[in-house]
Amino acid sequence: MTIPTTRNLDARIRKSQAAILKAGIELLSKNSDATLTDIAEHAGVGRTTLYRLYETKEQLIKAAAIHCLEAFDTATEHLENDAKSDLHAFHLMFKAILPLSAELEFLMGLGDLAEDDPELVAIYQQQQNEIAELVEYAKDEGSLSTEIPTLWMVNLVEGLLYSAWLTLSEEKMSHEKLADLAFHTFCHGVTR
Amino acid sequence: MTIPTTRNLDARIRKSQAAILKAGIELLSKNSDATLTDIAEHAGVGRTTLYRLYETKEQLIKAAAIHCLEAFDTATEHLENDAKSDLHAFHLMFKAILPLSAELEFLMGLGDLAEDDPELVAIYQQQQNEIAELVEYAKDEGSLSTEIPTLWMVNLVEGLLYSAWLTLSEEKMSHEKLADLAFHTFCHGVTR
DNA sequence: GAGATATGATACAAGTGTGTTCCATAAATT
DNA sequence: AATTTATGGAACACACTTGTATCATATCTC
Repeated sequence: MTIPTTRNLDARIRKSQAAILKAGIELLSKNSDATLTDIAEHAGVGRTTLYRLYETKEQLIKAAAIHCLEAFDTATEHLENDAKSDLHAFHLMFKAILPLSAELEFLMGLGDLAEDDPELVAIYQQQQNEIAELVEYAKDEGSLSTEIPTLWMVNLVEGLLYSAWLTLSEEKMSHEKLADLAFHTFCHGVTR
Repeated sequence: MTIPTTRNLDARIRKSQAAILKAGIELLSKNSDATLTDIAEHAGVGRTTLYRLYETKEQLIKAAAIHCLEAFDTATEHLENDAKSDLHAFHLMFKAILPLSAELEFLMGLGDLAEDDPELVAIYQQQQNEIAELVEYAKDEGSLSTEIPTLWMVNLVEGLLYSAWLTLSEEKMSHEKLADLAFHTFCHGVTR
C-alpha cells in the first residue's frame, strides 16, 4: 500500500485528505498533543484511513504546516504587482494574511514541532527572505529607515501578526481594522 | 509525605527545587513534550525526587510558569517610580523584560498548556491589566494616540516582545539594542 | 555525633497513544 | 453492470510515560 501523493485521482482520497487536514489544523491549534483518534473522529474519518494517508503523526503535522505556509504564499502572491508603493505592499500583506486566522493560529502555536524539519524550515526561511527583500527595496526607495536592521523589521512583521492574532482571539475585531492597525503601527508607531 | 510548600527549610529541598525548575524551563522551552525523566536527568536529580516535590507534570509546568511570571513582575516592579515620563516607562519595561530570555522563551512557547489553568490565566490577565493602565495613563497625558484601541497597544507590547525574542534567537543582538528597537518601533514605527 | 529527613535506585502497575493487519463493505472508476 | 479501490471497524502488539512503593544511603539539622 503506497501513500497517495499530492494530487490523486480518486475522489474519496481527496475528500478524506481535505477533511483530515482541516481537522488536524483545528485540533492541533488548540491542543498541540491532540490524539490521532481525536483528529480522525473530528474529521469524520476512520483512524485507519488517516494512517493510510499519512504515515505518521509527524507527517500529518508537516503536511498541515506546509498547507498553511502555502496558503500564505498564494495569499501574498500578487503582492508586488498590486502594490501602489513599496509601503503599500506591507499593508496589502497584512490584509492578505490576517483573514487566514486558522492557518495563522496553527503556525503560531506550532513552536518546536516544526523547527526540526529541514523542509519546513526551508519554506519558512524563504518567506522570511521575501519579506526581507521587500524591506530592502523599501529602504532603497527611502520609505523605510536605513538605520533599523532589516532583520528586526522582518521579525517585526511577524510580531505584528502575532499581536493581531492575539487581538483577534480576545476581541472580535475585523481583519480589515487589524490590518490597518498593524500597518499603521508598522509605519508610525502608536504615539500621538 | 507532604509536598513542601514555597519556602522550606531543608537545604536539600531548596536545591532540588531550583535545579528542577531550571531544567524544566530549559527543556520544556525547546520540547514541549519533554519527559519527566529527561527533566530529572537534566536537573541532576532522581525522578523520585521530582515526584516528591511536584505532584504531577502539570504542577511542574504550572510552577515553572508562575516562576517566570513572577520574574517578570519583580523585574518591572519599580517601573512607575523610575520612569521619567509615561513613555519612558515602556522603554524601561522592554529593558527589564528582554534580559529574561529563558523565562520569555518558556512563556512564549507555553501556548495551550497554560490557558486552561485559572490561576495562571489570572496572573497573566493582571499583568496585561497593568500594561493597559500604563497605556491609558499615557493616553491621558497625550503621549499615546487616543484613536488606537488600548487592547491593540497592550497586545502590541507582547508582539514586540515576540519580535525581540525572535531576533534574539537568530542573531546575537544585545538586550539593550533590542529594547531600544522595540521602544522606538512602539513610538514611531520603522518608516523613514 | 545522633537523630531526623531527603535522596535515588529499583521495581512495579496502569494507562495511553502509536502503528499494523485483516476483512467485509461501500464507493469510486471503467 | 463489473471491477477496482478506498473505507472503517476490530483486534492486536509495542513502546513509552506517568505515578507509586520500598529501602538502603547520603545529607542536613540540632
